[in-house]
Amino acid sequence: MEKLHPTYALCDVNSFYVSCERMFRPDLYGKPVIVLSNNDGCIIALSDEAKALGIQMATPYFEARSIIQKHKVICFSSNYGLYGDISKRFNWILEQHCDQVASYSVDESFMRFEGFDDDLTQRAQVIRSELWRCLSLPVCIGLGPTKTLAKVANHFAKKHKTTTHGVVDLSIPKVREWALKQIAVPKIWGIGRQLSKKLIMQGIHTAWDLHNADYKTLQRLFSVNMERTILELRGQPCLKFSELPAPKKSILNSRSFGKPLSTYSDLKEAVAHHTSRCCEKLRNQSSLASSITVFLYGQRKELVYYNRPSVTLQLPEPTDDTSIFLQAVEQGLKHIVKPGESYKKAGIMLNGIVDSRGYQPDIFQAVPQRPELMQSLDKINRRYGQDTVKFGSLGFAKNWAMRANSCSPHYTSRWQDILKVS
DNA sequence: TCTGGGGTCCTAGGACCC
DNA sequence: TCTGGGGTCCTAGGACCC
Repeated sequence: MEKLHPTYALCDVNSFYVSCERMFRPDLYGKPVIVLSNNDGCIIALSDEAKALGIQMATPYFEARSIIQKHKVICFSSNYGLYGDISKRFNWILEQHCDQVASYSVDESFMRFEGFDDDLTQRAQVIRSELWRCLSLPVCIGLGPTKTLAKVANHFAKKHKTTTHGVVDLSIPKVREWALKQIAVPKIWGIGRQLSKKLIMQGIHTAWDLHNADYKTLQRLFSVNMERTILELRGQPCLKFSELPAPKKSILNSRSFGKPLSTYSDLKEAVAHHTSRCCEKLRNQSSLASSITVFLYGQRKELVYYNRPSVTLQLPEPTDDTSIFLQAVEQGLKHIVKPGESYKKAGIMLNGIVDSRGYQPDIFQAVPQRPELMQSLDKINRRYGQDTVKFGSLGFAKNWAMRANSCSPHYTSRWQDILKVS
């Protein structure tokens, strides 16, 4: 195997949500801390101390409650506003150290080093210490000639944090072979549980086996994605690196309710809220949508079965006007709500998304659009906070609001929550 | 009793067209 | 009785990611 240039890096924040909470609460270092999902349902982030107690990722809160209480584990409801804000700052720092950054998720970003001839392992160490110094974020960095190999490298950097000092480079052939032999197929990026089962039936157990497999055969047996993964493991880049996030092709907003709901007015208020959020996202990316889906989740029956009614409404023309969608949603909801049924979750999805710039409306079908009104609405709400001005149908009862019993202050986005030093 | 939310891409199959 | 071949578009569903 030849030595390849480590063009890509994956930088991932350890226990991101917990690290964000600790940033403003240094007293939490060394203590077990967890962060819960929306509605305080599942555990979605754990500090090392919490992991050491045997608590596992994605466990429902109630299942871990006794161990949490026994060991005085500190719990937070999720504060996505805060995490999103820290995520931006994280990317700003990365941008200072490479030629391109592509944010992959809130807590991890790919970097590209085109034409960097210096020792990238050393550079990665500089990035780590700077993130710690400026944002007190602990990170691990994986380097490799492809994104998939950078992902594998990151996995090792995290697993052997102390011996690797949080940085692993898989462009070195011997290290690559050693690492790929230890990675079981389900751990490879893009290979989940279902595909793993089938690969194992083919006698492919490790990333090294997959690396050596015949990619044409596996392309036929699986899909082009499998072929790409194999080539990426061999050091041949097949995945795009894009700095600018592409506009979304579908926009979704949904929430479980804090308690089951059965009245039409409560459900209407909830879906109106989701509609409003979806339309904001739509206008934010300068798009129009031509169809909207309303869906509900009923109560679970007979352990597994969910009643999941939904309805999709086509508009005569794409729009980004919240009021047009609100009217459609109200019509649609009437068709799917059954009297006497109770529901635990509702959501809205927008589809048929097109770019609003350069869109030619149909002069015969024209839907009345009010771009100035929408622009003013967004401007006011961006400046003074979400829903400062809103449509009446969003209501005020908020019976659908989710549980969030232990949310931390909005340190970075609300004046009254700014940290005070006394 | 209590189990999140928001996306992407790919494929298969049906409808339809010439 | 005999019944082509190729293409496009749309949708549903599956698998994956964090």
